[in-house]
Amino acid sequence: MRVIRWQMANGRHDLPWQQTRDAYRIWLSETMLQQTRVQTVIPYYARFLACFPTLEALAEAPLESVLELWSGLGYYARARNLHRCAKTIVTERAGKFSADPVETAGLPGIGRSTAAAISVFAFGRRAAILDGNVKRVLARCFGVASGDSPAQQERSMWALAEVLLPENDIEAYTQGMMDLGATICLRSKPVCDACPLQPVCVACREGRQAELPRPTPRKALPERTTSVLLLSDGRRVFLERRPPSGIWGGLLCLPEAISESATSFARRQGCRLLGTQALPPITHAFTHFRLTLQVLRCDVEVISLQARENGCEWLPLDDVAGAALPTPIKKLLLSLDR
DNA sequence: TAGTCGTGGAG
DNA sequence: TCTCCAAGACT
Repeated sequence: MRVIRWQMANGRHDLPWQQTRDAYRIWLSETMLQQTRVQTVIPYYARFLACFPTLEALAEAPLESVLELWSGLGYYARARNLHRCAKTIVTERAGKFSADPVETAGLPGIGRSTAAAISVFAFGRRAAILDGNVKRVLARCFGVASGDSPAQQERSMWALAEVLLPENDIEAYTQGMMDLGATICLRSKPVCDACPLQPVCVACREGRQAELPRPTPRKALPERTTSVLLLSDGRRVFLERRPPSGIWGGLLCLPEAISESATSFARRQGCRLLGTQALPPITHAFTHFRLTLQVLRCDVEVISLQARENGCEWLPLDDVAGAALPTPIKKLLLSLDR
């Protein structure tokens, strides 16, 4: 097969999660790589494995430690699901991943494609993945009807992915389809001259690379604004745990000041307010909205240190770098003038 | 079915 | 500076 030969000769072989059959490592890499670029994942993957080298180590860890290692990587539900999944496998499946993708899919954070990738790379099972790379390759190579609904296209491509599976060398084939999408069949300016599928590719033959796959129409990004308080005594900063679902779920964050005054809030936390200063607003772009954070810095004197209740804590400023904070908040706190 | 969920690199 | 979107899953 063209893809297999091409992968063996020209594909990627030295990514940190290759050259192993350890299902734990493969699962971790696949999870980190969801909607995330390889170059972004590499340092996170290394740090994570150094801290949690085995499934058991992950299952026994507090969620907080997992979120600390995930801080900055985004899509934090992945970290919560990863942790939940590790516990589930240890308690209900004797600490082992199944080789069968049907059994693996449905575990927290593991969908059809991720389950298939684990089965292929850890167990050599024949199973079809369908990630962004494979979708782009299939859409172009077979000219998947751009007139169909997105759901119909999805069904078509899953069917194609299943039918195309080779009898042998499933690992090289699967890796090859991803490598093609990542290095040859690029979204813009694909390198068709270097592609092993060029002789059979519909898009290349008809010059339709630019229209396949069809980009999904997007709406204008909504704007949101919120105000937060930065209480600090010069040594520590006051943080609140965000609810488990929703944006930045489970992370620590600056408390939102909805209607309460800074003076009142500070007093409720056992502080005396010494002075306030409005910091320059922070703008942060998410996939589906744009956020403006208005930060009111509050210099306080801590009168009585309240017991940690409902997820609140005073974080030493020296510990900011390793804390489970969203990126814009971490950057703000690291840049703070004490 | 259509939103929701992060971040940073590329163009 | 701005748009686009990447090794998807969940609700």
